[in-house]
Amino acid sequence: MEDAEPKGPQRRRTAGRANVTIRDVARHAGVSVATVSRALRGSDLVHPATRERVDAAIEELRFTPSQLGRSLAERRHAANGIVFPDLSGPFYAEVVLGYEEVAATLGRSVLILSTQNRESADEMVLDLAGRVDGLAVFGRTVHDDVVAEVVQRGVPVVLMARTEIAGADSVRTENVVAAASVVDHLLAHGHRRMAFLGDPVDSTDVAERWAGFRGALAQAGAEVPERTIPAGFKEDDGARVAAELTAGGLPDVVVCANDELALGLTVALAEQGVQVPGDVAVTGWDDVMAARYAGLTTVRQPMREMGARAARLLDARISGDHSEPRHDVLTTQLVVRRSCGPHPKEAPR
Amino acid sequence: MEDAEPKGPQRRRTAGRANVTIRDVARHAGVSVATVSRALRGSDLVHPATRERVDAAIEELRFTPSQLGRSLAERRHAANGIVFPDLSGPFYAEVVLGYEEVAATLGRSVLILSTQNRESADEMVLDLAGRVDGLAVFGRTVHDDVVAEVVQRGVPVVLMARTEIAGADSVRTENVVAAASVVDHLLAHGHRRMAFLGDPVDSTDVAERWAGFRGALAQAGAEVPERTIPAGFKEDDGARVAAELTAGGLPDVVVCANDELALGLTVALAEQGVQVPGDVAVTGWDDVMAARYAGLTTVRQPMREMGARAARLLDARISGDHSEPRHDVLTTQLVVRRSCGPHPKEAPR
DNA sequence: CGCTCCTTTGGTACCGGTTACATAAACCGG
DNA sequence: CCGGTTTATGTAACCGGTACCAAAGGAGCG
Repeated sequence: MEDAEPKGPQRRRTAGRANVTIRDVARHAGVSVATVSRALRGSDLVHPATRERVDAAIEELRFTPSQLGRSLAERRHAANGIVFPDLSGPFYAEVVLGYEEVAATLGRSVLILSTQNRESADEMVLDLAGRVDGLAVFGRTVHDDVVAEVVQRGVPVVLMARTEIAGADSVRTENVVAAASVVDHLLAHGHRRMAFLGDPVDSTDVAERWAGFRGALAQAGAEVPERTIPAGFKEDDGARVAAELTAGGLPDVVVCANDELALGLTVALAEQGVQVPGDVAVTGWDDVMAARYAGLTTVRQPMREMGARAARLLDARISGDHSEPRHDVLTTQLVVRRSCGPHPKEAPR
Repeated sequence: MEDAEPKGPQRRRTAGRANVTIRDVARHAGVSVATVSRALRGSDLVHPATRERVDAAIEELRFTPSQLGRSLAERRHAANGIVFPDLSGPFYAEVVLGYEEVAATLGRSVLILSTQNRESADEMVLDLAGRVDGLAVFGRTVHDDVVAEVVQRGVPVVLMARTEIAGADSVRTENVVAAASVVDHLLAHGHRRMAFLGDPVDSTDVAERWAGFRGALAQAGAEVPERTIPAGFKEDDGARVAAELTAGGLPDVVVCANDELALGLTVALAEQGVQVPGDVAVTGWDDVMAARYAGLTTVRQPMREMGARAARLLDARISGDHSEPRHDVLTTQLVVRRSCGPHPKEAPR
């Protein structure tokens, strides 16, 4: 009832349309803010008749509760973050999608951060960590100490495709066995001299693929290359090494760290008159959409599932699960297409 | 100084590690919260010596300001949202990336929401609107009245690839002229009987492409199909109509509403022994990565730029720009590859 | 030496919700 | 008709910052 002209300091501000708050609703409905709040949250401690009055007031004033006020009071953001290098490849998009899907189901919004080698990535991740209840971090985005700092602040973290860090869950896909199965398949084709394209230093995944690659070759008694052909993850990176490859004498196969590399390489080779798989076989990794159309032999990873798994792990932590960190490993699958050569059955060894 | 034991109700809460607040820092540094706040925000009204003490306290207590408290006081989220149907195609991923890139540069986080025909999409969008300072909404995600509601609440909205709504900016790509240029190119190939694959009801973009398609055919005096062959936007949708097409007598060309449709169709046709472009030509739209490897003639859209543009428009509105809504149209570009047949020069008309 | 003016700092009322605790009203068996 | 519950509501203290206003201390000046 009291319309006591508020006389405190700090009145207007954004001059814009006044926001209707829970107190306005309370006044309008002739009840206290506590009752409005209870009605809002569906507490059963509100008399039906009162609830009706409150609902009417809410309707009439077109009131929408402020997420900020609510979050501050509840001390939770109801939001998760995810950090990835970029979204230009199809790879991360799938992971993000799986993550978003599960997070949304659990009632959490998703904040994304693409680091795309911004120099300020570290600070941006720390900032993001302050806006969420949990954070998923992809490999090769930020330094370990940044992740450690986030963990230290008490924000649950799940790592994806990245070496483990104390106190954080992780989700990875299997690489060593998969790489070995690629090599075995290529050996069955009769291929012997194999090169590996990619930089193991850049990523845990690549390092493991490289290790599996070497291991399988060694086990088969085949020639094991000393080192990889260094390259990034983009089509351009693949194209760039084509000349070097042809000049240095072609191997039988080039096993690439991902599909984009493989595809870029294949096109660049073709421009130099080198045919795939005729003159050299090529394999990729990820099984992106373009790989299907380019007939690229590759390894399929359950990317969507990886994102979904990460979201669920985070949810558990946020909900108070204090058990030992989990480290999930998802299985991968060899996908044979024509880029590794005609099928052994059809071609004499 | 006064350590007055706080005796109010409501003490502990999440029992977890206590959060250090600005008041702790103030006490520790022997100054007031106002001074700490000023030091935090880099105000020049703080004596260097004082600032040093404050910084030391912050360091010592490992204090991190709460984004929530700050946002509530500043009445801004420092975050933008973006709503899209899904992220599985390469299309939206690019747009989101462009959006995120600009938003991050402007100091805003990005909240994503993928509606993927969830029945609760409307509420989710309204919820999202309460967590951001501005919202970008893609076509075919939520109903017009939901968007209107968001606008009405005072949250700036920019629409992407969607018909205009009062009070909201929009960014689209050019469709009519581009569709006409596709048709003209196909006519130059000697193709006459053309079909259009896609559902104009689903999307403004498709409707415009269909209109441009018909217009160009009519203008050339060629046969204008009565209706489109309805289809969604996925490879499956394209594959599904292959049988129907071959059964009904093949046209010279199938112009598809997007690349995924075109690619799915092409593969399904091949399985039925129908060759592209030998037996029928096919064109797509978007120029996704796979289109390059499949040799698909298509229309390239500046997807990244669309996202970036949307982020900038929003920033202007959030910063208080109250001018008339803007409606940007980005130009597109025909990309000719082999799926529309041998080049006219090489093939007699 | 007294008096402005300027630089720093402190006190405190917000931002918009939630909820512990107190209180009042309604219900109940004896 | 009364003490004891149970149910419904109000009061006010938080959540963790920001910024307005006032005031204290120093410098500069006549």
